[in-house]
Amino acid sequence: MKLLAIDGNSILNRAFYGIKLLSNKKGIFTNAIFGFMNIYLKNFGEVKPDAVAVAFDLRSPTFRHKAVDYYKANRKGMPDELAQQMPYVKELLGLMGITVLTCEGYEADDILGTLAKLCSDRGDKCFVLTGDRDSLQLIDDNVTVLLATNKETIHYDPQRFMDDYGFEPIKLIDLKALMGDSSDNIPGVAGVGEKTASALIKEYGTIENLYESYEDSGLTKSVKAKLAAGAESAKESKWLATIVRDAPINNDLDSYLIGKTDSAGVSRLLTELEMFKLLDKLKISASEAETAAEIPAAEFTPIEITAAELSDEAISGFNRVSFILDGTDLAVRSGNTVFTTNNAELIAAFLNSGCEKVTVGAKPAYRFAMEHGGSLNCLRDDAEICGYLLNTSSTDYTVEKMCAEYGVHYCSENGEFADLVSLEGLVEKLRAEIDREGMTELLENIELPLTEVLASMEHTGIRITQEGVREFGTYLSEMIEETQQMIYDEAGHEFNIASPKQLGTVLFEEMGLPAKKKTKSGYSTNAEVLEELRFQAPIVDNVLKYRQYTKLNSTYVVGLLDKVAEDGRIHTCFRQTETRTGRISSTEPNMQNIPVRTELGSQMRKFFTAGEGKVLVDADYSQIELRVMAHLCGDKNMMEAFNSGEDIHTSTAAQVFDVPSIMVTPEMRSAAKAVNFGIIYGIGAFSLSKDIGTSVAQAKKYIEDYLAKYPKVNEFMENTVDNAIKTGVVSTMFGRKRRIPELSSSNKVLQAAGKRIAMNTPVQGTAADLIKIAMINVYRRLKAEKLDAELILQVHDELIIEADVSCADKAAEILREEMQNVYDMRVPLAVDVHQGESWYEAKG
DNA sequence: GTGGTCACG
DNA sequence: ACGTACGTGACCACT
Repeated sequence: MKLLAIDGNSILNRAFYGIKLLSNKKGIFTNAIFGFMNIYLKNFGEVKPDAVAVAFDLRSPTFRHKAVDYYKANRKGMPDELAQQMPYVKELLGLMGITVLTCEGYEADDILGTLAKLCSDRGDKCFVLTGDRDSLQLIDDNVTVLLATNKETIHYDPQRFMDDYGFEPIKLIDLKALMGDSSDNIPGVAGVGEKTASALIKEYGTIENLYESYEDSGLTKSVKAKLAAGAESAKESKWLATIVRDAPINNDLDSYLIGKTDSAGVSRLLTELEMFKLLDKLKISASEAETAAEIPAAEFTPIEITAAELSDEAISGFNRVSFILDGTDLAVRSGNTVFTTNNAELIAAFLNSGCEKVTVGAKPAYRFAMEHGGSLNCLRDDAEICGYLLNTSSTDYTVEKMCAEYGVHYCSENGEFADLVSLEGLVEKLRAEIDREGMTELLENIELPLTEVLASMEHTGIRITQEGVREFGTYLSEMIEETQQMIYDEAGHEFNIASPKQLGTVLFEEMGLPAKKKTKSGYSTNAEVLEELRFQAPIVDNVLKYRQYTKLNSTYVVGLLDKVAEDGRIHTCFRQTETRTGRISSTEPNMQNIPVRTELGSQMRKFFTAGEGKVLVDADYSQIELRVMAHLCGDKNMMEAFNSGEDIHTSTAAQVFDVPSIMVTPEMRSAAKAVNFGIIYGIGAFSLSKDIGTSVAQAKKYIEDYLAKYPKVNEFMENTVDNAIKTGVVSTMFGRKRRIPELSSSNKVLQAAGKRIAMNTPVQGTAADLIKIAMINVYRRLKAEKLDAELILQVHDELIIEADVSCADKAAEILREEMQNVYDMRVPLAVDVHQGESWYEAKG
């Protein structure tokens, strides 16, 4: 038989430090569990063992409620976040029919040693999975060690060990006896390190042998002296380094054969941990948890569904239905009948009909309806949007996943209609949660109506003049060619400039420029670093130019041309359930990061144009986030600054530097501007100093002075953070919520990040709420007043309308009114509006 | 798939 | 001793 023996502590440690901290929505950390299972499954698949045993140190926490006590009472090395995860791993292994072993007075590797010996003695194969090189001493003809490193798992058999170390595995003990190991408190022989120790072992084999004959050998005096002085320590160390092989554990190997998996239990646990990928890997469906474990069989009656073809008569009989539109396939559930069709006209008729509708992910349905000249009417609910409001951090909002997450039965027994049949129950549950969280208005008045607006914007799209873009691309290609040649000349050879690795070698090794910063994988070559070096060598400037040209060419010229539709327009996808803060995002292509900050980049915007006889009307909020901050905290000075209509950064500078506004220099204004940004992001002196190029001390003073002048800002931040720490959640003015698990981390860096998130999200999120409301109102007014004008883009604080010239002024007026008056705030919301043939012009 | 870089608010 | 402002998405190199 084959036994897989695992050092649970060691693998869990590797997993924990190898994967960034993850947590479920209850704040339970899961990264180590996840990593452990991945390593386990991978090796299980390779070894295909008959039996598995996972050994833990006895002092690892076994029960969930003890995890915290364990951390407080015991060893310092293990962070709380890891200790908390131990019980889950043990529970999971148990449910999978795998033996978890501990032994009073013995450590995990002693248990492994014992298991290895049991196998070896019987002639059975043992695979020891660990991250700890000490266990390599266990290797023999029957025992292979699978050493998990950060990159890969190395299979160590006697041959491989010999190749790497140059002596037999068992002598690893002697090696450690000489060189010691500080992490295991093994002293070794003072002054003998890895090199000397290794050479001695290769020559003498064991320390016994060494101590018998070293005095007459050809070793140097100093080594002899060290060995003499460390003789006792060496013997003691050898004993310490030896892994026990006779721990009192169950020596019946058959008892470690893999048992039966409790699928329902595994499913329930992994669902609680929100580890759905793992669930997939284990080939257990998320629904098994509910059917088998939580819902008693008697209470659950399967829904018998009758299938039918959709027809006009059927549609006219509908009252309230749920539906799913998947591409051009529609399925509608009314009562216990599921109507299907892929007839476009019928689908359009259904979407247009007056019955109340519920779905998951309504935007494509709106798009479909609009493409057929109609609309989606009477949409009452969207499970995806509900799921997003309840947890903005989730990665996807599928019916199956949400059913598992919210404890709703997922009707997998209904086969291909499982999503549809489960939908109503799910929505009911999600609605109840949303109500409980006070987000009903946010859902009904903002998010649900917004979907139609976004669909319409996508549907209309924005015109792009392809000839212009191509011309620009030709120009860029020439510049790239030219710049590239200059770089090659300066470097003395050709290389891939786009490879940070190769570029780093050229700049910092071949050309000897001073490296400022390092990244995980080498030298940092980002713009900030290069900017500092640009006067030291002309190549640096050329690299910066090369980067600018290639970025523009590949992302914008090539990238955008690739996305032009047959109508000569770009139809981006606005994503409504993507960001943690409530903002919208844009993909394929991203229309929210079209260049504007540099002269060359902003040329791109000249190619986004209004159609024939039309103009673009662009309106953006000025400093909306600072204004939101002023409103939220109610600071008198800050409100006064906005109410006076003066430039806010100048006004801030005047306050902080305590001079009249007319005395504010451009430098002072720019420092004040940086502090204003910092305030919104959750200020830190270090980053501010970097941003404005002062000392950290000076930056700290700016912040202090700022907060002294705007005391309510300070108060608001403190209260927000305190509250967030207590509840684990922050909210926007309109009740949008974001959980912040980082706050319960014991890692200070993460905790600090959590605090900044807590300070920033209410501000960024409220600004997002406001512009969403404005979008809905603008959309409705354009419709109601029958203007030949459409909203086409949103860029966080900016809205763009394409309007017929005949009504452009009216559209501009609507934009201004609806944006300015979106909500009654304690400070005015200022809006800049411009018109132009292109986005470049309309931006003003 | 991940990390580095850079485009935007 | 370490890392260092909030929120995104796309492209490239490299594993």
